Amino acid sequence: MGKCDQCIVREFSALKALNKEELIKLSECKTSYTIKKGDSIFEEGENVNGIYCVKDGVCKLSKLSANGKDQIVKLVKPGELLGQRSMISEEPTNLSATALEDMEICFIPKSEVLGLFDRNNQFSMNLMKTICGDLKDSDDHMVSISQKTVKERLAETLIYLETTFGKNDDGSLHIQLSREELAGMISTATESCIRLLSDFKKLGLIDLIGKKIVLKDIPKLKRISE
Amino acid sequence: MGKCDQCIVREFSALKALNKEELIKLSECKTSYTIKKGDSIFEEGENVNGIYCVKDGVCKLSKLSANGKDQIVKLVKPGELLGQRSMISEEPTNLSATALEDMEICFIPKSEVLGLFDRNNQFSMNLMKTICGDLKDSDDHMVSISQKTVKERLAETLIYLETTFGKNDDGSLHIQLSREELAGMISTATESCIRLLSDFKKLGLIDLIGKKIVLKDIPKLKRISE
DNA sequence: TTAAAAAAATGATATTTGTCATATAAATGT
DNA sequence: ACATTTATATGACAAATATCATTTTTTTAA
Repeated sequence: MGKCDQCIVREFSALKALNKEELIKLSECKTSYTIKKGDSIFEEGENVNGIYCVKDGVCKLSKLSANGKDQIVKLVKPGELLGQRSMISEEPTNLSATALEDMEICFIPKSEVLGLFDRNNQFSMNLMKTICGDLKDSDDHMVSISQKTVKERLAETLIYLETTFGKNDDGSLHIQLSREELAGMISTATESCIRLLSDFKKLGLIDLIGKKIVLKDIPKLKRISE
Repeated sequence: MGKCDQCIVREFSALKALNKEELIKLSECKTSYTIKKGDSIFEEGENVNGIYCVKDGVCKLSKLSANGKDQIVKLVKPGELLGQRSMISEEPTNLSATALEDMEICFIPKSEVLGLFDRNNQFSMNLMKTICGDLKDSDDHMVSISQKTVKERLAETLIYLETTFGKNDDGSLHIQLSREELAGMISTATESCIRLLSDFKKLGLIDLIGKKIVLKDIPKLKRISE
């Protein structure tokens, strides 16, 4: 069992406010999990009785709509927390969390988190700031969906993916999303997404190597995204 | 200057956790404002150095897009707080707040709110829950925009407006929104919104009396909204 | 009260995006 | 290595929605 005080990703989340003593206590009550690519961490409607800390790997937060489409609301990367919203609201989650890569995550039970709330104001404040950041992102995303065209959103999202998750040695986006998932991120039909990727390729903005995507002309993509 | 311990709407917000002593202190540092219909409380990009408590009247939180359309993200009613997101993040707001009716609001400076955070855990927890609720709403709204048709969203929004803000003696929606604002809520063009309202009228689902809207067949509207 | 301005309504049309069908390519399991 | 399944790609077309022009109604202010 890993020790929390030696975990580097801790520094990137609200948990950075914890002192040595709190970290030792945390190590004792947390549970570590390995999640395989494609596996679910929690599903829409479940109760989340604690928060997950992502140590390695990326997952998607998504919501299935009536017509069977999976809308991706957010991607969560190492250092970020998962499930705070539902835990704090004491409501079932409105979102499902699914691993996009093999992951290592730790689960911190609710009682421990609430204890930290009481005793460590900096931790509460950090967590509140994170949630406020999520709220801002969500509102901004909403406006982007309503006001931008699919083409603009695709360009925007491609840049976001490269900026946030980096690229492989061959220059392709490091994060592996199927066309369907990419479509779910930009809120469009899979075919529309594929078609626009083909258009971007014809325009020399990107390259498509198998299912990999290479951004070739970021300035132009930026201009398209507005 | 009104006294906070006698203010009823307090009970509907995170402020319900405050004790008598804290309320007296709050009365001393808060500022009350009267805002006329159409006036702005704060604008996108401004720094909000405290939170506003809405005592009377409704306002919209909206974001102006590049093409000049005003996307309404949320309506805020008496008892709700305003500006927490920006104050906590210590970032300029991403949204503008504009009165839809004459309003009475109180401003509580940041220093006071932060003090309460330190000393009153129940208050922090309440506020955190509110923000988590906003985040859930925002995510749900996002999925609704991506997955539902304009017609479905219009039906949904009309029901929301009647449920949340009630109706006048003549049965019309109490909240006064221009067609443009209603379009901004459901993320569509003003003309599309007007056209669908006409369709709904022809189908006997609603009545249009001047610019007033009367819901006539809520079950059918609900079915349309899915 | 009336002219001017703003908002609502409607028609005609263009654009965007989605759907369905089908082809091709890639991944998977035996 | 091969057949089977799954993902990606593309064409043809349909549906949803936006845009622009114009008319009607309502509001505002001189």
